[in-house]
Amino acid sequence: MSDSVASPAIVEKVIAQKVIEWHRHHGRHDLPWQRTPTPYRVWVSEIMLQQTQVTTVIPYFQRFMERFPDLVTLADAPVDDVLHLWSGLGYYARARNLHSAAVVIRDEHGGRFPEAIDAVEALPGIGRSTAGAILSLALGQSHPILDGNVKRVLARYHRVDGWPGRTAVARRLWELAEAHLPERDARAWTQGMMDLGATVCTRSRPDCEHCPLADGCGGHASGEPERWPGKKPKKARPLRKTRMLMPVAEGRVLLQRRPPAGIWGGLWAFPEVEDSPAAWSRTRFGLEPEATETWASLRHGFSHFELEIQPIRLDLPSRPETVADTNSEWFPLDHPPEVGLAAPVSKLLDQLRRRH
DNA sequence: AAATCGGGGGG
DNA sequence: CCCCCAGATTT
Repeated sequence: MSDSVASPAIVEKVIAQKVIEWHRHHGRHDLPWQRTPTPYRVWVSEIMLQQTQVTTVIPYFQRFMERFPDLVTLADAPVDDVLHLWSGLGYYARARNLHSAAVVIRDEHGGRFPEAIDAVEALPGIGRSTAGAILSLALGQSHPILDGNVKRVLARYHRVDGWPGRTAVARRLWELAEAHLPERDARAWTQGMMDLGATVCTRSRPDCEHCPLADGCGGHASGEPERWPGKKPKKARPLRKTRMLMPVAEGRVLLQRRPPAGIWGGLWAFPEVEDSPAAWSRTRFGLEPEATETWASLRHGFSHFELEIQPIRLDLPSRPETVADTNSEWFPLDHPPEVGLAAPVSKLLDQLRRRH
């Protein structure tokens, strides 16, 4: 953070003027929701645009408007119809919120989209930024917005350090969004900032040569505009530990099919055990193990956690019947079984084969 | 494979 | 306050 919000208002106005002027010449003006920008149409487009880019949204938006031309039609429709037209867009909770907000507007606002920012923000699925976008784009009211594009422009221009997901950083960006907000031309300002972030001040390789704000932009001056906004700190993944038993008998190894959902769903893996290998063997087979051998542990990374696997080889004197358990099977050790195997399981099978 | 997007919900 | 999530696209 190098600038101060307290800089003279006149400076902020200059920036707004530049963006508004840029928007006249380089912004988008003919998107379907821009031609008749009612609050209802702008609302639907904004929700769709939160998750999908413009070219994909257009056909969805048009089908949506044909089926639900106005707010009350949407409110009266079964939510399943709404979800049907949403299918392919993902984030179905947003479609549900859209529908339930339409019901609220029908029942509590007489079917007219509310025009007070507080009332708009109170609707399900609409937060401060979306409320500001709807009222400025549809009605020309001056409200700040702070979507991903605007965050990027402001964070770079003012070199606002830190990840915008942090409350303090978001608060600072909102302050800046308020400070830059012009009293007039709210539509051009809002649309211009979004377009600037989407087409010029892009996440990677921003086109500063064609940016109306390059002069005065702290990020551009630094030569490394991509340093802002700060990235989400990637949290160290928690370490989970498990013990895998590798039961071996008569040249075969026992694998179990994992449940269909969850980690390694439907793949084959070694049994994971809590109690001692010998106790497991006695409970499961009524057999005393011939030998157990604890191997060096190995790690496997998942998106949400890291798994430390403690492999334990368990030799049995003979191969027990695996009665009434179609989810476990003794596979010959001399070649890899032709079933889906979790990566660390294949690795362990290779080692087992080599050391057999 | 990882980062991203705005709002909602829970700790 | 912070963390996590939904899901598909982009890098």
